[in-house]
Amino acid sequence: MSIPSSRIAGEDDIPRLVAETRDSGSEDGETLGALDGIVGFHIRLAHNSVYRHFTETFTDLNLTQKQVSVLWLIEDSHDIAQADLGRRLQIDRATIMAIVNRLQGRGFIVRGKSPSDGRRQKLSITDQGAAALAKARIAIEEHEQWLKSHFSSAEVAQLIDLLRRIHK
Amino acid sequence: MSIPSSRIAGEDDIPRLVAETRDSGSEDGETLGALDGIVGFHIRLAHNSVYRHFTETFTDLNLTQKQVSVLWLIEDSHDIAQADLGRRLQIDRATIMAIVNRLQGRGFIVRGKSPSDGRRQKLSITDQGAAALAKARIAIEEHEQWLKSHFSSAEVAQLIDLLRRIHK
DNA sequence: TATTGTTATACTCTATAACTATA
DNA sequence: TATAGTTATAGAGTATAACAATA
Repeated sequence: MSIPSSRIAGEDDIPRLVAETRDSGSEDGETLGALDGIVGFHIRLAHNSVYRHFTETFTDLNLTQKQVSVLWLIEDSHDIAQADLGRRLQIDRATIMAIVNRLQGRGFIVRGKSPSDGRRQKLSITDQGAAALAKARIAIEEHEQWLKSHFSSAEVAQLIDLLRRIHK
Repeated sequence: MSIPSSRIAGEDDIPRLVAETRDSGSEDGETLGALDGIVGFHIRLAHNSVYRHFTETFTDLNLTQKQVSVLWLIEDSHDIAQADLGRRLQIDRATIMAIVNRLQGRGFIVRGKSPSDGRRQKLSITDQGAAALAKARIAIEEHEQWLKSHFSSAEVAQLIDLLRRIHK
């Protein structure tokens, strides 16, 4: 049920991919051609890099980006319902269900009936979940530091502004 | 083996998610709190929006982002090997294998032995694959149009520049 | 009728590990 | 030793469809 830590982020894999793109003397000219002008392509590559670095950073904690986001939001706004999580994080109901199930299975959150609306369930974080989130926030800080190291603070602000226009 | 078109991109799902974030009168304040300041969070959300729009646009073609990228690169540089694809697109060897298998299974590409290096395989696109790619390019154009509609042309250039720094 | 949670199902992507063949 | 391709395995995310309970 939990994520085996041995399967995540082999340290030799990512460096290898990057290094060989640079200095391997093979017949690979590393050209991307017209693909290089596609915005969506760069978003996908950037997301992929961030995903990999995140996974490396979170090897010990065994938490994914989504799981941390969900945990984070549940702590921030107690008794939030699954449907609310889905809307804020733009995740499908069934997907949220799977994520919440995993977090509940690890004892990080608990479900409870909402007294006012029988359909809804109030989600709340456990002590164990809060402890995991506290560690996660530290790891996120480190991860963000790496991410922001590519930019000036003005550029960080602008990048967020540009990205927000896409998903807002 | 092929992708059932009925399972991709229900037209009512994405609009619902977006619409309800805006005007639903529920107790959901749609606040993201401190999460809103995390760069990685915005990259994930933006990527997700792009992914969904791409999937909608490509419902009929039944091609994913990765599959189009691979097809594109194979046509651009004939006889490219799987390992080269992986390096340029920053995709794991095993993952490339799966993608190439799917494309081959649909008759879009063929594998051939490299005469100079017995380990490598030269991948080439078939007529059927070229036809699919031609349609895909048109769909990509439409998709990019949507994506770029959020920005001025100067902003598009800057966004690409910023993203490239992350994945380069 | 609409919303919420739920389960079943299925597919893509990602990655690890181990193997074979070739260089 | 290193690289390329391959297979097996496994888990996360994504989404559709259908259902029950509630509003």
